[in-house]
Amino acid sequence: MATSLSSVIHITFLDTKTTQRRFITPSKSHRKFLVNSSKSTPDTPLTPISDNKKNSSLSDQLASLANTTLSTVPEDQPEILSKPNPTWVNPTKAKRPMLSQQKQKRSSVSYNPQLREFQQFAQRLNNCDLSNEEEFMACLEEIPTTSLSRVNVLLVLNSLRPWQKTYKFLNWIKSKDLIPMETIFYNVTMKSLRFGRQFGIIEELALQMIDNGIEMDNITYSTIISCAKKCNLFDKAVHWFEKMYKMGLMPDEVTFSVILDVYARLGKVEEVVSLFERGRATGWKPDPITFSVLGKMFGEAGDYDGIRYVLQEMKSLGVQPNLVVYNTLLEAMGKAGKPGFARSLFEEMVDSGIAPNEKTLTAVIKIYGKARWSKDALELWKRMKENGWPMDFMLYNTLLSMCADVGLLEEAETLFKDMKQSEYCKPDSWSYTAMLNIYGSEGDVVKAIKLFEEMCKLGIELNVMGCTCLIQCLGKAMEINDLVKVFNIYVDRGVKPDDRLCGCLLSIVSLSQGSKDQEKVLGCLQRANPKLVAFIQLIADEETSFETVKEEFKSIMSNAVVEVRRPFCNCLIDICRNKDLLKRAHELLYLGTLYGFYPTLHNKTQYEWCLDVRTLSVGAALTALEEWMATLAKIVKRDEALPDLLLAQTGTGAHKFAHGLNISFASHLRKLAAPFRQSEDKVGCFIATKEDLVSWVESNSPSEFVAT
DNA sequence: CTAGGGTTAG
Repeated sequence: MATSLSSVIHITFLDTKTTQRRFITPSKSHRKFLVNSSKSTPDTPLTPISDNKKNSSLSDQLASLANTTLSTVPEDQPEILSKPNPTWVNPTKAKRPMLSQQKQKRSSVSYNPQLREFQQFAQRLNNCDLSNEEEFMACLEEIPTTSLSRVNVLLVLNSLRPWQKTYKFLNWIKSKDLIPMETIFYNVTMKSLRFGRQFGIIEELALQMIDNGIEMDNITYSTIISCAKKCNLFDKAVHWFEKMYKMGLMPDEVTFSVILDVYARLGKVEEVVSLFERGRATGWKPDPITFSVLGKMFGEAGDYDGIRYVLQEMKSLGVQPNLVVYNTLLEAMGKAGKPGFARSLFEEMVDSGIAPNEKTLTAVIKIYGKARWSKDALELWKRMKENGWPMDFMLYNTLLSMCADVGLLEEAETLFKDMKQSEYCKPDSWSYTAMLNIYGSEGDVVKAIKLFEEMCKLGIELNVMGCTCLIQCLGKAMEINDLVKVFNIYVDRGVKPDDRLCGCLLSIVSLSQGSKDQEKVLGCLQRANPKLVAFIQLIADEETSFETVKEEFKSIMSNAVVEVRRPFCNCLIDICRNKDLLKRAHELLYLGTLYGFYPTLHNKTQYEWCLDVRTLSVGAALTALEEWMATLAKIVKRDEALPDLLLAQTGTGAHKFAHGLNISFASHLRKLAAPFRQSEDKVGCFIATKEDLVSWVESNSPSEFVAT
């Protein structure tokens, strides 16, 4: 009797509710995924923090599962669902298997030397011009029909490419009716079609098989499903998986891992884990490929607990990770932001005797670069050279990007020179972008411009990130005429400015306050994001009401990607302060806080309140300080509770944007005559006691700087 | 690509 997928999934969820799960359950990671899965995009609606709801609840996720897989309860309902109370499942009862323990065996096809005749025939067909239909058909008629057998047909089907030829040959065999059609003929043809991403034709063939009573086996289904996946037709993939159960066929481990990957790519972590655990509960021992699928999924979700779950499961089942599994898990560790665990996993891999390949090293170098671990990155680089570990183009570029991330100027220049001299790893737009990034952050205008000219001369593709690096470099050096020139070349060449580039221009607008240059930069910004320029004009007009500002602010920020929202807000505050529009600056800080751009600005414990301005621009930090002092003054005056210690943190200025923040902050503290003093053992930390604060309030009239 | 599944860049 057929087991439907619907019932299988249903049972799985009942299991999780009614029985102890016997196998390690990453329920924590589920929850974490639900939080992480609400990745913000430019489309993310902007909601004030107070009524910020969870983007995706568990029931929402389960609802989608119900809609996709529970909707089709078949006529032959398994007994468990026909019982009056189907919500109870006896945990000790043997579980209904949901996948076959045995991988489908292939029929052995022996390729004998007597097949030379057909090899030559296939060769001739392959030499035919694809666009010349008649030539191909004429060639087909020359087939040596006397010795036509299934083995010969298979040989030809396997040798033909591209897919059009395989497909034509299958149809021809079928139409000639010389030999009974077999499953394997379809399977081989489908594989060829999958290379050409021809899902439509594959589906047509599948329906044909059903019509003609040709058995579809696990190889057929896994090919269909993986083709749908390759074509991003995930609904089709799920459809054929369900169909398989309905047809009474149990998936084997290959088909099962394919469908797990389908759900994983849809971000349906719950479903993947449920299917996986259900399979595990019926005695299935997953292989490394399945673990690789799970590892990638948890990496995409940034779910460290999930990755650890994969490692634990492998260990407890005695499955030794292979090279691909390690590569996937290392990549996943990077995405989950765990450089330390990535490092130990990498060492574990090398210790276990598996030699890293290009992908391994690319993943690890990238992680070290992003974590700014220059020591580890350099050490690994040295080991790569000593051990003669393989290098490829992507690894070269990743090393360059790493140099940009950790600030290794000379190493990058050597590497770049090596690439230019190499035969197969010539620098491309990625390599040039990395170099622009380095010169940009070094502030080396001359070298950056020289590189840009070289790119133009060599016809290297220009991209928006390179543009941003150049603009940042020229902006910091206040080379505004060159900046405008470079910007226009990029845009004229079809590069579309993105939010980061706009943020970069916006910060230069704030830096060029009061000079003629500001108009020039605004001109660039006008071309990139006219709404942003209109907003600057709006807030600069003192007549504009707060309500109008709020509305436009919301619209601007909703249209911007999440990563730039705080920088945008910082720059806008700076612009206002430069124009002496203090009230507006406070309004913008208020709005930024309201929409959650400054979640860590205030940290309170019973003993200590801390104002952390480390991610704020100078203007925003000063505005936040004023706001805080006014609030504290109010609290003192109202005689409300205060902690013993008050802290303000600006950081050390090690971050490239935070230069001078602590100096400006200290000077503003003096201007306000605020009672904070620089901490002796912590740079960038300002301290005041409750007593300091109270006596300061009593001897001052702080209302004079309270802007709102 | 010798009938099916997994891994590399802001």
